[in-house]
Amino acid sequence: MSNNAPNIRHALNVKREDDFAKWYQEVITAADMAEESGVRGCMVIKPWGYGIWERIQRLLDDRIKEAGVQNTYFPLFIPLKNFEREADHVDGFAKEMAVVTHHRLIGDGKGGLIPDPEAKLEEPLVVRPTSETIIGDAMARWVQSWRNLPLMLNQWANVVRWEMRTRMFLRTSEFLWQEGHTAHATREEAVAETHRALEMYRACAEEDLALPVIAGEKPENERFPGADETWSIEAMMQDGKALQAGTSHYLGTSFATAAGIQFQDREGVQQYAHTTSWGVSTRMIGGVIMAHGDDDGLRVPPRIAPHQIVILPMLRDKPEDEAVLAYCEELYASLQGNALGEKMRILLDKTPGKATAKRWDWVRKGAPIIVEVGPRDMEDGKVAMLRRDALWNADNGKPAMSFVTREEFAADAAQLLEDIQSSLFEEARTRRDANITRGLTDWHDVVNFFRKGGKYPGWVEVQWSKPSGAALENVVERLKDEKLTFRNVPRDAEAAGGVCVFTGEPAVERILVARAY
RNA sequence: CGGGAAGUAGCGCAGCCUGGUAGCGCAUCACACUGGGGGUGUGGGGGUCGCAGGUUCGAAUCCUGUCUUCCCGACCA
Repeated sequence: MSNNAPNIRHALNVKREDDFAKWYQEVITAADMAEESGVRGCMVIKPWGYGIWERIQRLLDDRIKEAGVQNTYFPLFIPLKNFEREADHVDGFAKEMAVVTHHRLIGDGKGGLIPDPEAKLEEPLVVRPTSETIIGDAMARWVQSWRNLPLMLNQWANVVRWEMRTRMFLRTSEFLWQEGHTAHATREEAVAETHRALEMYRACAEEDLALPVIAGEKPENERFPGADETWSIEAMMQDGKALQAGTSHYLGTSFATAAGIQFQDREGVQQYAHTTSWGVSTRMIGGVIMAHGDDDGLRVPPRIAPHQIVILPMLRDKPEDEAVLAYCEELYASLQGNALGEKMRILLDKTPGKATAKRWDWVRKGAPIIVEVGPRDMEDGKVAMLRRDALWNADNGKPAMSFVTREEFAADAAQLLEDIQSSLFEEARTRRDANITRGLTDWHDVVNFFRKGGKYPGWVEVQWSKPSGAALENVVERLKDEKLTFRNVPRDAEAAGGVCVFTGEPAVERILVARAY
């Protein structure tokens, strides 16, 4: 920091480096994405936040359908009994389930309402924390023959998990997600589907959300309750912590056995199906905030931006307003082409208010391109343009406004959006790659690495011997003491060729260690 | 669920200890001035002080309970 560095007046009051958690909350408020609801752990998702979710839904839904998966809808309520059938599964979720026990209220005589004791449900209903068991029931009904397989279903839904500690978008009691559930005749097919879903998530995260991720397999202790294999995509946030942004599970035949998903194979023999499940949630939006946000608010990658270009006419209650508006309408009309493979999403923001004030609202919301048009721009046939991913002029500390002709802007807009999409991705990927440390060979080096400085130093990729059972628990405890977790064994990691940092035994693979959300 | 802190106008906060007309900044509204980029001035509007009890002549303030949020743990597909 030199003394003559220009003083930038940022649009937020909290900087990432000063208080990352507080900054995160302020982005959500300042970008008008969501707010607390008054119900424990539940949030109201406001139009800008929900618009981003709708974009993610749209893009991911296309990818899901492309794979031949069909959308369905299953009930919110699941009979409690369903959870008793798969022991590991219920162990994993029992502590965080919302349960419906009554179906009627009566007055308590003091002006309040209580559940009517007479209206107690014979069998309590659980508000779904995930739908394996109820979709499994349906699959058992729908599958008789190998000809019914594979059966590939998806649903977009809300689920409830009674989390102890919640944070908007990252961990809420109720959240929105999609859950894919598939049944296959063979292990090979089911494992292949598990990998297909994982790869779909990687592509969605990287191409749509501009969120670089590492796809890999979770170690045994991090597996989904009841799963044989759990795979994840892991993203690095700007504080160096990891965020699990999507998971894909190979469930083996245990869920099929519990639900009775059986089929006759070609030889007429009864077999249990091999099932998978995979999901991503509104948590991804938290990942977008923490990967792309800056000290001026959110920066939305163009592909998932509800509005990619916002046009702000500078209206002043003067006679020339009409002409400025007409000039903007013409600009709007000239921007009807495609960008990033879709029709461009343009907003001509005619809401009352000064354009300069509205500009900062859109900066905080993270609209990729903001265009301002005043009477003088109009006279010159130009527009004033701001790129949200390169907001400031480093020389004078002012917004890096560029003035281009209206035609030039219209001609370049699609390319600009593509540039912004890729520059956000590259920026995040460069930061992530610079913060993955490899080559630590001793546990004490790992400990010291994370202890130094107090700030989060990023991730460490180490070699390990992949212990299981009690030996793994021992390793996990050591990690926990340092507030560290295993993230995954990167799919694309180099082969191991050394010793395990935990046990000193010959290493069999490489695994990521990090602090996590 | 354990430890700590907090909840007062849309946002950020003061007032509470020592009970007595509910305040400040930003935002918002009106008017005027201004006009190449977060403008200035003047004047307004908006709060049953999270909720419910209690103490008191009187409660934002004291007491009890409760809900919600944040931080640290535990937990976490």
